[in-house]
Amino acid sequence: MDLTRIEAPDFELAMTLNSGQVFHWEKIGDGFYGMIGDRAVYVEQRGDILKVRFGETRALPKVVARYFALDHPLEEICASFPRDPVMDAARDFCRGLRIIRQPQWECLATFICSSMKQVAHIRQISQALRQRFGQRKQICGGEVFSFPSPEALARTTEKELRKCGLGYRAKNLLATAKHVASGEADLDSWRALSERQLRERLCELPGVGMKVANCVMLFAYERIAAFPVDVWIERVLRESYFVRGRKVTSKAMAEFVSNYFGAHGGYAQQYLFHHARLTGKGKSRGRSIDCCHQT
DNA sequence: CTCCAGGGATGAT
DNA sequence: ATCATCCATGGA
Repeated sequence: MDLTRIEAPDFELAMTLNSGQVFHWEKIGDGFYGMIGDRAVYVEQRGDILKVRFGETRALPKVVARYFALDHPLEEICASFPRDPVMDAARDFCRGLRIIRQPQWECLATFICSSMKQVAHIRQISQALRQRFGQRKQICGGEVFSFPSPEALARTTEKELRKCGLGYRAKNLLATAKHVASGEADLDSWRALSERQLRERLCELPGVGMKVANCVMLFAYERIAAFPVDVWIERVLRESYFVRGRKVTSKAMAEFVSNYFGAHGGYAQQYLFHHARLTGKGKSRGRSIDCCHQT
């Protein structure tokens, strides 16, 4: 095949695609099949080189490099993480993991579906939504489906959405799709908002609370200070950064992480999340770091 | 079989 | 302002 070569130093494709930020890339043979926006893509990694193809045409290196955030100064970002045993281990484990620049609606809709779901099941829901309501495209002998537009989902019913395994999340996804499709919620214009304003707007949408809002900010709005706290991260924080057995309010946790992990906290969070999920089930018995206010 | 998952909305303190 | 409870579903 005629694949476009793209320089991608300090990047791990497989780890990035399997770290729970995107849920639609499928590994077949040497590479991954998926979509970047509405473009069908095949991508494989050979050392520091990505080999890419877009549908039946050559890949646009600029689009690929932007999606995978190859311009992020990963060295600097990792160097800005706090030094402690848990963060050091995560930093070492996740070398080359980057925060992808996702399309806003795709990211928002997917994370509305993510509540109380394992990563494997979110992948299944994403795939079901794409197959049922998206557009089918060919790529390198395989087929992939685009993520359905807000309009496409706004046209359906809660009953139809439930067929994708959404359960009680169907109502929220449908309601938010309608808000976005009507233009009442203008996701693109929200780029200009401050971090606080953006979080407020997102949390007004049905099915979006603090955690999902922070995920969307981090993965779709380049707000790399945003620090989503899910069950895995909460476990890591409780077991390694707070006094064990002491009750910790979500407010105290939010205050701690914004002070301790700093301007690139979202990256630190993603490294901690991926490391915890793939290694210890977050149940490491290491000593607590106790570097926070222990109120 | 049971347990639990990248939580959010709601109503009671 | 915090807290408990319920919400569907399927992988492990």
